Amino acid sequence: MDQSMAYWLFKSEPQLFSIDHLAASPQATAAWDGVRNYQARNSLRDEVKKGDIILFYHSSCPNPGIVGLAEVAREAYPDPSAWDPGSPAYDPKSLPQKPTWYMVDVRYLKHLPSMVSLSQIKDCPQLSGMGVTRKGNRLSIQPVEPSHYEQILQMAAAPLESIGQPAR
DNA sequence: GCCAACGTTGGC
DNA sequence: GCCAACGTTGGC
Repeated sequence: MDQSMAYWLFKSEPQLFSIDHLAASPQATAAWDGVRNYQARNSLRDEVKKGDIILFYHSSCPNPGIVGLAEVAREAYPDPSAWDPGSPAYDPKSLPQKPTWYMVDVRYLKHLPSMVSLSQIKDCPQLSGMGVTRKGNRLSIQPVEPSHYEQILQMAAAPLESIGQPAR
């Protein structure tokens, strides 16, 4: 495996753009536009690399949590929605000659066998360091430790609900 | 819909 | 540069 491979958690409101929307996109690939936070922008522009793995997180919904995996298909390039007056993410201070905001392309990989909910993440001691467990954290692009990534995958393969249930 | 936790803006 | 006001995020 590529030693430089990194893991990220990307938040999206499923009402606006769910993992199913991504899976249904042409080539299962879409631009991750609309990020308007400088810290998230810095990660997108400077650190998110092609081939990095993305944990797709559904936020602001009845059951928030990690629902699937995606990968970075294209590294940072200017986000044109910043200079589209019709876009909710329009930012008149960002000029095409000197873009303020960047986006990457992401490609759908798969749904997790079962989603790992925020409550499961909070209940898991090994995941106590994850940014998403911190109250008030609004960062929509977050780095994920490899050990946390592995833990998430384990939990997705063996959901809490199945523990203690007879095998079948 | 409520509200806590931020981040941004703008007056001074 | 300080800080109050305001806007946004996002869980509940």
